[in-house]
Amino acid sequence: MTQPRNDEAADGGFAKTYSPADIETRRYAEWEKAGAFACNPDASAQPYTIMMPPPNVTGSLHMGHALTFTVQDVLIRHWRMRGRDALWQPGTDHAGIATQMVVERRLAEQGVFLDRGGVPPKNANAKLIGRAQFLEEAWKWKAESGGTITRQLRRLGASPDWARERFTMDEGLSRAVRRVFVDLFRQGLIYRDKRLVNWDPKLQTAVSDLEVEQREIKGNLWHFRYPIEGDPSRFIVVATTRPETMLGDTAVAVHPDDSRFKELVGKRAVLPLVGRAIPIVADEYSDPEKGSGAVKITPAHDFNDFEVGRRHGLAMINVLDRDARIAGDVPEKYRGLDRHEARKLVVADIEAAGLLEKVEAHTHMVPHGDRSGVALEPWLTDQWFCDAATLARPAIEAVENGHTRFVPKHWENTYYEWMRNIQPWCISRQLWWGHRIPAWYGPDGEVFVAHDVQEAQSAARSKYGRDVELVQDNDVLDTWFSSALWPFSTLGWPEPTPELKRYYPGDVLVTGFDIIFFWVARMMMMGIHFGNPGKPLAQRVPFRTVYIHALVRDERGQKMSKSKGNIIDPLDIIGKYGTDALRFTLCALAAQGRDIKLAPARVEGYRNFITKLWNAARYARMNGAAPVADFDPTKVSGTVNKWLLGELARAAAGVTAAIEGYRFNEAADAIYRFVWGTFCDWYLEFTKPLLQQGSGEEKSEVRATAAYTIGICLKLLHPLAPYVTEELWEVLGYRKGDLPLMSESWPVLPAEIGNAAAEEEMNWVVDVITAIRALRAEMNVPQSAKLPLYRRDAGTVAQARLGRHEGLIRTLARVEAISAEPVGQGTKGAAPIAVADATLVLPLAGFIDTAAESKRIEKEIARLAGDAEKLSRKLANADFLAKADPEVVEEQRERLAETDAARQRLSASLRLLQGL
RNA sequence: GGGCGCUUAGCUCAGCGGGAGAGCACUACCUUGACAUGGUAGGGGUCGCAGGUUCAAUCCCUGCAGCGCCCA
Repeated sequence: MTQPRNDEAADGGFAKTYSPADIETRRYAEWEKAGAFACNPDASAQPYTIMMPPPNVTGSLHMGHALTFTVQDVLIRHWRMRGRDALWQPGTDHAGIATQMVVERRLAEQGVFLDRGGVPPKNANAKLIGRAQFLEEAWKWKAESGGTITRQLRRLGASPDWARERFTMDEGLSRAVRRVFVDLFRQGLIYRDKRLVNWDPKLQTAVSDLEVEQREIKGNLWHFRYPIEGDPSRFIVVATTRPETMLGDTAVAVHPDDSRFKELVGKRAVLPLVGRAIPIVADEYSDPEKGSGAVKITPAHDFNDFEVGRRHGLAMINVLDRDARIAGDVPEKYRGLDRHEARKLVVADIEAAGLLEKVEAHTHMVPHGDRSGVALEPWLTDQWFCDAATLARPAIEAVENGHTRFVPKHWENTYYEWMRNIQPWCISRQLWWGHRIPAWYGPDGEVFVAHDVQEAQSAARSKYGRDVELVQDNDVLDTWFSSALWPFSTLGWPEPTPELKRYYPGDVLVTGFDIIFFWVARMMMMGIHFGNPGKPLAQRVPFRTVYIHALVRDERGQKMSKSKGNIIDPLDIIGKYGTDALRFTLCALAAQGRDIKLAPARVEGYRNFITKLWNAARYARMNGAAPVADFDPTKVSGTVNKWLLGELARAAAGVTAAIEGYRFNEAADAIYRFVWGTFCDWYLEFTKPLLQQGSGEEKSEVRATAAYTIGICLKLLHPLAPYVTEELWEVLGYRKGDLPLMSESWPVLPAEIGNAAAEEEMNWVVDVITAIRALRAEMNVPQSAKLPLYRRDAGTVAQARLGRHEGLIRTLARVEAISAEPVGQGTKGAAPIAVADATLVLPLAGFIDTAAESKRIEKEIARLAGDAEKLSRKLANADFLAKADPEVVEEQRERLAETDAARQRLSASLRLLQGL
């Protein structure tokens, strides 16, 4: 299996730095070829399921994807290693609007346009095509370009079960869509209705409330005088931001308590330019503080006005067509003008008629289509609606009862808020790309909803008593309608497949808070209704946990966007620093409840960590560390080894608990600290003297311990940084047969590992070395100068420790020998260091500046005195002694004793130094 | 206007009822046989403000201020 690589013997077959580019493609291909990502429906293991929220088929990988898929991959790799039968279900959704836009644009470049009614193309040579031909083009595009995002997911190292990849318009998933539509229709939960919808005049379709973006627009507030019927000398002044819609006004509303208009209520106004008499009604919707206090009511073109119209039984006059041009029952001169031209003309005509009271500059929110970017029109059309409120009820209950829980928990509020105020869901779209609505109309307009045309025809036959020609509804369903079925449609529903039985409900859904409404809410509704009929609610929910992660922003906290030009492309980052560095960075920054501010410098920092690991492994191998098959970490005898293994066990437990709790930053932090801060900074340094001068047994125990530790670290780090760990796993000889690291089991360390005494001892050694180094640095002792180290009034514990670790203290602190302080000499120019149970003395005559050194010691004494005072005060407090935990009291006592002892030793040393 | 969150070192952020932490940046020294994508040491914080609870508050509670996001 091992392939020849750079074989400079001096560095053990390792390059000095890890080169991700060389390794990632090869490793990924190996995994995929080995079938390592596949779930195993026949296994006896407990399943672990993540339904990948399918990315948009037109999409390409952005930083948000990188985060969400990294998190999912960390979870799936972790639980796979924990022995669960892991299914990460991948796929893409057909993205109705986005795909239609992409394909339309491509066709338009060749002068081809869709024949969908509306404004004909200006280009005289334009070729018009119909639905069938368009769909052919769209599928062609999908075949060519629809795989971009899944290819990019592979670069990210994602390990979903690719063999089970699905697309929302696959035959099976389409069958599920038709089945759900028919069932809900028959249950009365889907119906056809004429209501106001958000109409996108550019895309020529209705869009959902969630696809509406409110943008602040600088406009005007026009004040128009509407004459009072029968008294042309009197006017009521209305203020509007949308003059052109006045052609469809059917009332003027004033607030019922507004005394200015009291006696006008019940009278009628004459609509200028049109001549229609419209009632003046009292309605609390009108805000006396805003504009003129009177507001024109256009029920067919405004959501609020629609409600007012409903309350007062007003007519709804539609004055716009599908292109947002003026149409219908309006004066001839305005007909056919687009809404912007119409606005200018209406204002001009009102002014000419002397009815323009005033114009004020006014900034307000205008709804725009998030895809098309144009202002949307509330427009009255026939659409299909889903009774979301009914479906939401059990979905709310499922979260209230804890069958599905949110992490972090506070997102439940957002979910409730949305679900409890949910509006009828407009599910029809006036597009060609998508699931065509399975409804057929008879000659009299009677609708037959059926799984297919044959079924519709047979229903029609029983109604009409003969065969009639049926016409299928032209609309398609909202993409989210099919995405909502993803947790079960991908498993073969409505067939009772073994997969459905085994993998539904899923364990966790991972997504960003911005799509709680899109994904979570809709999957919950549909999952509960269809996913596991007849079972208790706890088994009908599509997933048991919803993990909501942060948004990735730029380093200044701005949302990344093309227009701001602040996009950090994950593929660029991967190219520069490697996939592992990017993944590790995203995990390290993924603290719950906070957005991620990403800067390339952060990635660079964590790339350095990957390099550090690489070099530690390289060094270990150069020193003969190799995995020992029967190594028992509870049986080591060396104190350093005991200490290291104890720290390792702690790190392993930390990483495990962090991933279980979705605290990915803590997992990253725990492994980072251990590898760099403990293993590299201390253990590898501690053991250098042992490897050079130790006994054969000492050497082999160090080698075995190091190899064992690296092996555990590779496993712990694998979910976060899969490539470098997989590479090292094989190169260092951990691999058994053909089994890749990703298929290995998660490390569980024996409870007896490590040792409190070893820990205390090594921490003491660390203190000694650090103190000597600090003193040397402060006194500007050259690196090359080797000094003796004397012990003064050392207790037996300290003496024993110094004896055991003399070699490594000498190496790491650069001292040449450790001995008792010679009597009667060296007091002058000798710098004392207080550690537990001893004063150590560094003879710095020649380097030392007595005044400076006195100052240093005095400063240290003062610091200790401050600490001691605080502790004494606390311990003198009767309430503290009576009420605090006895362990806490004891701990404070010990600290005070240590502090006092150190202070006394330093004071004594200071007197010696000053020759007192 | 309603809701949620945030405010800790120059920056980005952990932490959390009992000794203020990390990474980056900064300063000084160091190419010592793993690693300069490195090592060693160092400077730097009234933990937003004001009250309260408590033996003890950066941490819990209340109010205020500022910032951000979502919804209207």
